[in-house]
Amino acid sequence: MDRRQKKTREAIFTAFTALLAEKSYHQISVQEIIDVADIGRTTFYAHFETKEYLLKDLCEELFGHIIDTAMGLPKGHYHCPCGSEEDSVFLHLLRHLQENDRNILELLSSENNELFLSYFKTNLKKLIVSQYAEKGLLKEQGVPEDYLVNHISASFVETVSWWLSGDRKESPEKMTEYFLKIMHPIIGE
Amino acid sequence: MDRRQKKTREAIFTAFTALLAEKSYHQISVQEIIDVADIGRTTFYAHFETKEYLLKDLCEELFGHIIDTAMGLPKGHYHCPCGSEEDSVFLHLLRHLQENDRNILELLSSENNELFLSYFKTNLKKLIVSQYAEKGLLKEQGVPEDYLVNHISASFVETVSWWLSGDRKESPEKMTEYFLKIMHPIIGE
DNA sequence: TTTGTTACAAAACATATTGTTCGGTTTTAT
DNA sequence: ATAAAACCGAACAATATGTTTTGTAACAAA
Repeated sequence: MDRRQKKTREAIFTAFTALLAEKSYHQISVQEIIDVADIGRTTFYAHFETKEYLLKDLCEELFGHIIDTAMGLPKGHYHCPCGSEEDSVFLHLLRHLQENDRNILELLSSENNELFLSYFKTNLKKLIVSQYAEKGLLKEQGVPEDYLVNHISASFVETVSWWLSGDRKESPEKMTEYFLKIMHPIIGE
Repeated sequence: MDRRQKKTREAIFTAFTALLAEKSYHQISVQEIIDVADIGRTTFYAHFETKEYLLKDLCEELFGHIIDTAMGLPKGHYHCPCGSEEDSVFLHLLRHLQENDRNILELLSSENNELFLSYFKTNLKKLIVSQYAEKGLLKEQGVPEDYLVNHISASFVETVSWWLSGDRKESPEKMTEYFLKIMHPIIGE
């Protein structure tokens, strides 16, 4: 791809992320993004149809990356979702989040968190399906499987949200313990 | 209160609700609300500072009413959150929702559901605190109490959301059964 | 029924944002 | 070197917001 395109796209993402860290999504105008990114108006619209598409692309990049990483973990991490904290995919996710690539934590705790958390949840579902549902671990629990997938994903997202709203005072290990506790006996043995 | 005020306020609420049923919150302009409600521009702004305050007021009316009703249930309904479905406050909530006062179900399943579900959750937390936390039922489970309150509220809201997205094929009784099952052993002995 | 108050209507207003268009320049790849 | 591309900047119409002004109608209380 053209070097210029990459640079421009990156500049827009960076500007957008910076703005999101300080104000709500709906308070950000395209003009502001343009100003911060220091690009021409025409250029912005050449890259993104609207502000919403920009958000969508950003979220896909952010959460897609995190989930994909988790999907490709070494066997030990996901073949045995047995409740032991060290091997849990969830612990891995929390640690990955804590590294805070591209200020993802700032976004998740900003005013806009609902927006990002919902993207997070969407991507997380895929992971849950591949790690649990497709292995038949969610069958015969007396409730529909997709209801469970939704429940697990939503609960983990809520856990992350709770963690962030308390300024991450707890360690990822502690949070994993909490999460596995409330998920028991759905997940684990 | 002045008859005119009440009528105008009602007209705005009705127009807003109707618009919300067919398009996303952010796609609705103040002008549209004004047109549908058939009132003057000045009048709208005399009643609501912005479109967001209108949303807030509407949600408080809707969910405040539902939660308040549940809080004031006869003793049997909340003194024994023991897992039996018939007496569960959750069953009551689902039944109340099903009555669909003021098209609340349309709102909760519309494109904007996230918006409304988050208001729902906020109000629901109060109920959970009064029915469970304040009775010491959430202590000594090995996780922080407010984490549990959040978890229960969020899970119920997700349950409602799942129920609605599947066009309410299941009965409120069935949904209560599902919910209590995934909440076990947190709620119920 | 009169009177003072309050709510409403209509139109105009400044301001801001959006998404597009047009001419012209720089960068890139071949 | 050259053609294609990505870029810039300025201007544009269209739309939305929230305010102001001037006047009318409905109200509640005496």
